[in-house]
Amino acid sequence: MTVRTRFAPSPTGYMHIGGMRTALFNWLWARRNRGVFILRIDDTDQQRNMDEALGPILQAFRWLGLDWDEGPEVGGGNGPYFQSRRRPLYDAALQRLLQDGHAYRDFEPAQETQRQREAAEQEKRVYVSSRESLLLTDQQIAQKLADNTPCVIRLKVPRGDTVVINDHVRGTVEWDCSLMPDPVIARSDGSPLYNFATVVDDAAMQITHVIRAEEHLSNTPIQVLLHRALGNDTPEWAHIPYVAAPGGREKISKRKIAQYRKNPQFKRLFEIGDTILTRLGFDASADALSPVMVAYYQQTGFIPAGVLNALVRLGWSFDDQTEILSLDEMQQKFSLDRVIRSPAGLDPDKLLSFQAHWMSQLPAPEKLEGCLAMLKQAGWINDPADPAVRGYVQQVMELAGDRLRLFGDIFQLEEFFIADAQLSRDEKAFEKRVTSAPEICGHLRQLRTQLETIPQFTAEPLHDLLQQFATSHSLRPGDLFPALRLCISGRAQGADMFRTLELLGRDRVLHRLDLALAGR
RNA sequence: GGCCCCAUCGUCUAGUCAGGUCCAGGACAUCGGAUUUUCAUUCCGGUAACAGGGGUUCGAAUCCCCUUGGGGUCACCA
Repeated sequence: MTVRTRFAPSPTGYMHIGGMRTALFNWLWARRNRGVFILRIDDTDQQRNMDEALGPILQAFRWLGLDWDEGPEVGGGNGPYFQSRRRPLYDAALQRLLQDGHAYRDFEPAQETQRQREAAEQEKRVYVSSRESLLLTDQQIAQKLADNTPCVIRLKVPRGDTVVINDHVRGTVEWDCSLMPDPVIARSDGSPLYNFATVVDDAAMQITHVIRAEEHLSNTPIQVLLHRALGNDTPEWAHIPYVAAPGGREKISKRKIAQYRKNPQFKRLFEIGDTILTRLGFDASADALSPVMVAYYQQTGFIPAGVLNALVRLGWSFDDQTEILSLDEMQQKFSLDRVIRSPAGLDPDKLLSFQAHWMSQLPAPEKLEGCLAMLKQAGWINDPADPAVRGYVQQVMELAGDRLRLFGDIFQLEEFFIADAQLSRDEKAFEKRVTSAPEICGHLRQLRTQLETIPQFTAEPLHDLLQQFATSHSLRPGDLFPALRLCISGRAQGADMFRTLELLGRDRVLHRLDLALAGR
């Protein structure tokens, strides 16, 4: 039997990192089994602008390279793939349930139900539905319907039963039906509720494996009951642990972003976002661009392989050694029975380390395009197609080497892109090594005249010149070099200084030296 | 509170189903050292965990029970 999995987001306008991990596991399981992966949009509650709400979700999938076999834009034989357009299917299923006596119209006012629920809670007794509407005769029901008395439709839970599932990750889990209230499956306006629509769709789309986060575990007995009532085969279940916030066990949530900013482990990502996103002209404080959302990683210049690698290792491992996995390797190695049961905190440090690894594996041309796009967006370059610009950026990139973990890291090399006078400066270090070191300043002035006349302004001769200069003036390189670097780049350390000088070129170097020695 | 789930280094995890080869392995982070004018990289090395208590057993991280702790969920949301 063909494996068919689905990911069913509700279109909220952003793609949650935890949801992405769930989607990845679904995708992986389908691919691993040469099955089908379906994207279905769970928009049973009323919709606003669908393009705006769905766009970021599809974009996240595309960015990470996860395709879908059926769903929005690609269609498929089990459409439509928007629940808002599947109403006739739900209506029909509802009629069957009503006719078979598996569901009933509940005319009890919501306040009354609420009252009973609270009363039960106060008396510390299990609340189950009163089912008073079940006592109504057909004639009374007809009358109420004719009077337009509002009613919801509830599933009639078989109270003597037990629901047992064999979950791929949790093993056997069971629930006693006598403890369950009858769940509402359709609102008083006739529209279906999540639990119901999901079951109808999962059956219609022949989903074989429902892989979702653990928070849905408590929905499972209702869905199993619904499948039974509808006469469906129940799919197999795999409730994977949810993704927790760094260092904790709490489900990562967009509502807690303010608190995450203070989280010592999470802070790093926020700081990266603050500098890079601001440079790009985004509002770095926007929820949609926080590290809780996939868009953050795309916009700051993470590469898909790094993010994917970090996500797949959250709650899953192949063995006791394998850490680095390409999407291709994941496809071959993923299995549900190696998914762990306890929640896994997103680990920013490890994510960054995966990121660094995959960046180092990225072919130079792709790396260049990534940096070019960043620089263009920030307005640091004008024409990314200009061969001279490309050549220059290429050299800066090579000089940066593995300091470049994200494309956004290119902004740390601002000395190559920012006008001399606008360069920011590490004032503390500058003060210590230049301003309050008059003899070094004197040396730098002498050095300046030599730099002015050196025939070839390239790394090799510059290296020789500087070494010689240091020796002949009995200066320690450790005193001279950082001072020089501070003058030309604003910082005391960085990539190879001689190459930096060469790339900057004589004019800029001299000009910056002048500015620095003049006190600004 | 009811129901359900979970519990190994700071973090992500291997080992748990089929008890011994585990005085617990790997990775990230961290600390030391080597290389590097600096920073980064790379390479070596170190610190660091079975929540607690009872059983069962010749033997328990692994099986059972209890306690504690953490979490999820309890809508005419998804």
